Amino acid sequence: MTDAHVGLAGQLARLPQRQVLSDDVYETVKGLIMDSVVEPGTRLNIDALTRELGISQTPIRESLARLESDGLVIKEPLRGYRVSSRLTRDEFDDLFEYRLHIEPWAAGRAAERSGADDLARLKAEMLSYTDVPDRPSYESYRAMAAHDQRFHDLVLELAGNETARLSFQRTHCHLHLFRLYYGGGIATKALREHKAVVTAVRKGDPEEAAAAMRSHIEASRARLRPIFDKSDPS
Amino acid sequence: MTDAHVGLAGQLARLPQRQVLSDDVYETVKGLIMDSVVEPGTRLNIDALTRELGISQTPIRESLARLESDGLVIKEPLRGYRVSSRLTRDEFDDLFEYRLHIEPWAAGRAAERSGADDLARLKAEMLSYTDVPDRPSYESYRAMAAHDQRFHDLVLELAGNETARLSFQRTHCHLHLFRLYYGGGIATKALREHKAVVTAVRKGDPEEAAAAMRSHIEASRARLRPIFDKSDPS
DNA sequence: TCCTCCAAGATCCTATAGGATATTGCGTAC
DNA sequence: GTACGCAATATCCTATAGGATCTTGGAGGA
Repeated sequence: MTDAHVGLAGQLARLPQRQVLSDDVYETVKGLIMDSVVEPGTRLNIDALTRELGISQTPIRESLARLESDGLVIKEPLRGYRVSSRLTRDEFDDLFEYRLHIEPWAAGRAAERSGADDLARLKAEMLSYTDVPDRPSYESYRAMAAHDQRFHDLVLELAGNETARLSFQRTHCHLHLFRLYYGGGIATKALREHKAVVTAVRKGDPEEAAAAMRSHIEASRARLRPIFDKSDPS
Repeated sequence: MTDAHVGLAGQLARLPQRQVLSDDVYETVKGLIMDSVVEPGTRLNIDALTRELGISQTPIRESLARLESDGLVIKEPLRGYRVSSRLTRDEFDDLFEYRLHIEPWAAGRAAERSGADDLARLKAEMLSYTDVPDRPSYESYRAMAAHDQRFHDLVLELAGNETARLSFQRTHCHLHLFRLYYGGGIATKALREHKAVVTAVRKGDPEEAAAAMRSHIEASRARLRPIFDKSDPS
């Protein structure tokens, strides 16, 4: 509401947005964790990071503080930071239970509220990732992961509740799930399920949208759950 | 699960917990914001904070980075930090819509899952704040606010879904609501509504628990909403 | 063989100084 | 009277150095 009057100056000033080292470091370390370059439990040495990145401690400390707030690293006072552990089976179940509670509801809200602009954005997002390569590669996996994250975030945004959206974003669910497993063959199915959600939203049918989203999340859970059954016997 | 085997040494080592300046600063600034000592929009000058608190910049910068991650302050690169604005009417509505979606569900889950230990904890929390003073004071308001926050957090914990609990905590809803309004006369009603939730949880009746929580949140919304109708004409 | 103690090393935490950037006020030109 | 440009100030951002703490390795004694 206040942003509605910023005008041209405000928009130009927003172009460079945030050109601070802290943010670059934040994204860099986040990428390292997401791509499993650093394994869970790895100690993140501040001095080592200053040498490797060629910058001072301050921006690194700020980044790590934010990453801790996100739950991606853990701070042990006077000992240092460690990369937080991967999802346990319990946490995995919790996460999907939470998603099954939030996302179908959000999809239903999106179906009720979406106007022409919103539908256009959905369509654009769907078109942004159409090419499913024959053989799975790391690059295509990352592209699919990014698209999946944007899609689910967009549904939350279209639901029109910023609190719910932020709350969902802060679970960093996609990041945690991507850390879990990196492999091909799931893109095609997920895309088809996404399309079912979009179709329902376009029709403006809340119940169908919610049902489609529920099916998608349950299918996603079923695809990922075997990871635990073969690795974590608890 | 891993913590189950730490033994005495681990527990003793945990006693001092976190004795770092950053955390003290974090709690201090958080308190300043919550108690409306610093108004929304106020610039938080790092240099000034170093002088007032008598410490160096580093812990302050870490605290502010975490507070920004929490959404309590806003960082404007090369300009400084500002205290984020109070809830708008739209954000207020979003927040309560979100709570109405999450908390009754959590109360129902708590009713299904709670064992004797859990019920004892609920009872203890209820007993921790029984005295409603005749005339509302700032102290009693703070006590009631803290109890209210603990109560709702406990319900989320008893629901047995850590993801949902963290996600809910990170809305900082109580903090934002307390910033909104400071006045007496709501404690008695809120306590009575809390008791209704507890009664249903003790009976192990999910639907009654969910209904009681829903009533409580709706009543809470009705108590707070007039603030907007008289101040914010949007 | 095991335990205790001590010292060296590494790491984090804090403090201070210098460079870069944005804001503010004033003077000048139109 | 208004608008533009420039300089001074304040603030943030970065870098480096010193103090405090924890961990690790080995030596001595029971």
